[in-house]
Amino acid sequence: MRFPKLFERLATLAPIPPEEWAKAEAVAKEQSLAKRELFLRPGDAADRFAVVLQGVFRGVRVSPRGGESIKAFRAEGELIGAYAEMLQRLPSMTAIEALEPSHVLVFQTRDFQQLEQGHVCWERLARRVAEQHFILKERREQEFLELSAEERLVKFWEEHPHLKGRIPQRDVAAYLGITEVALSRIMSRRRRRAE
Amino acid sequence: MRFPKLFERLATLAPIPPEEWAKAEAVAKEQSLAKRELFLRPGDAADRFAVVLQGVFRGVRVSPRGGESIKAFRAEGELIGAYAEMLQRLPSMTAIEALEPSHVLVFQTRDFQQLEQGHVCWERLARRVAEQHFILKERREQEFLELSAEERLVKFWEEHPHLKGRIPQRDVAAYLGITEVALSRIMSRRRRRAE
DNA sequence: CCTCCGCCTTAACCCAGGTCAAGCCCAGGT
DNA sequence: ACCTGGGCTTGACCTGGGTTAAGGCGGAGG
Repeated sequence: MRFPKLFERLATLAPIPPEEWAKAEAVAKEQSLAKRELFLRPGDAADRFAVVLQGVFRGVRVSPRGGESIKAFRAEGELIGAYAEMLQRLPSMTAIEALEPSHVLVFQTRDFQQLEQGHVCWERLARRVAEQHFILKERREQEFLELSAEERLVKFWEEHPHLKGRIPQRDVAAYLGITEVALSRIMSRRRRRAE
Repeated sequence: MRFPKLFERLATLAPIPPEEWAKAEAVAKEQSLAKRELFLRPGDAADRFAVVLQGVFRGVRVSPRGGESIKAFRAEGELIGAYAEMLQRLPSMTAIEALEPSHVLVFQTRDFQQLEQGHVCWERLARRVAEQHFILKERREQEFLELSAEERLVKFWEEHPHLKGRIPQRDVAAYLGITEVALSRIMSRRRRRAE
């Protein structure tokens, strides 16, 4: 077993027999990415996803009208991929970019579908993954509906302490739905209030 | 078969053998709700969900700090329930309220879990449902990140034309994340620009 | 018929955050 | 040591939307 920690983590979502896990490891390929390198670029077919073994990624949506907003950050143990587009069999509208030199374990969706045919555990896992993703997005919706930018910022750092120092401010701003400038102002306001 | 149209709709998400559908119909119970009646109130156990046969519902989140925001509207053929709380086995933080005299088909989550034990089609259906819900929430996230309130309004009516005339403005505002007053202003501005 | 109530609009004022434009600081490259 | 550029901050000014409060209006009940 090449990735025992990953296996353990997935097993908490759905029980996976070791022999099924062996099949998964057999089809997965490791990939290394340099800082700023893209795992997926907009327009690509959304036919692969990966688990982050090492590093941090940002999922960037480049809107038709130029601006870029950030859908999520993903670090060790988390999944990267254009999930919504994959489900809808659309080309990716998302860029997924390494913010550090990173290392991931890549699966082709075809291969994963093969696994699903072979054993129900994969169907169950896929369900859990969909449910967890849903919960995250709903939480975020909630935050946009009832919190100010400042409150969202505080919550962001509470929920992602492991990202501290690994992602540029401008990206945090783009994740919160505000500009770099507004974020800087909010931070200085808090600093002022703090002392 | 009591609900052939519903069966057909679900079958587009995942193939369901008719004998499994019969079991589902056997455990489901019909319920009627008056206008303003709650299908679920905050604090209730999230142990049931329903399909809307007739009517419209709003999912309201009452925040600790008093304000209420609207997570979704649901009309004929759609599911109502505190989905995220159900998945996390938390008490509901959401009120689900009929905006018209309505009629729904109720399932206990226990009963549904029974069905899952009996046949994989239900697991697959649950997965599809989770995925569809995810896609909706991600779309909404996108809208908060890159659209103004006015743009969100336009999109809302494009995507929910069947709700026209069935929901009060104030609820549309709460869904868009703005106040009744702001919504009114936006609408008059557009009217002015239009002529 | 009138009144009350729920729903919507309008107006006046305020504040958070956007935009544009300077600047600053620091790390890297020469 | 010098430039360069990327990332952050700051200031001046503008604007969308919040807040409060005052009507308008149509429908249900007296």
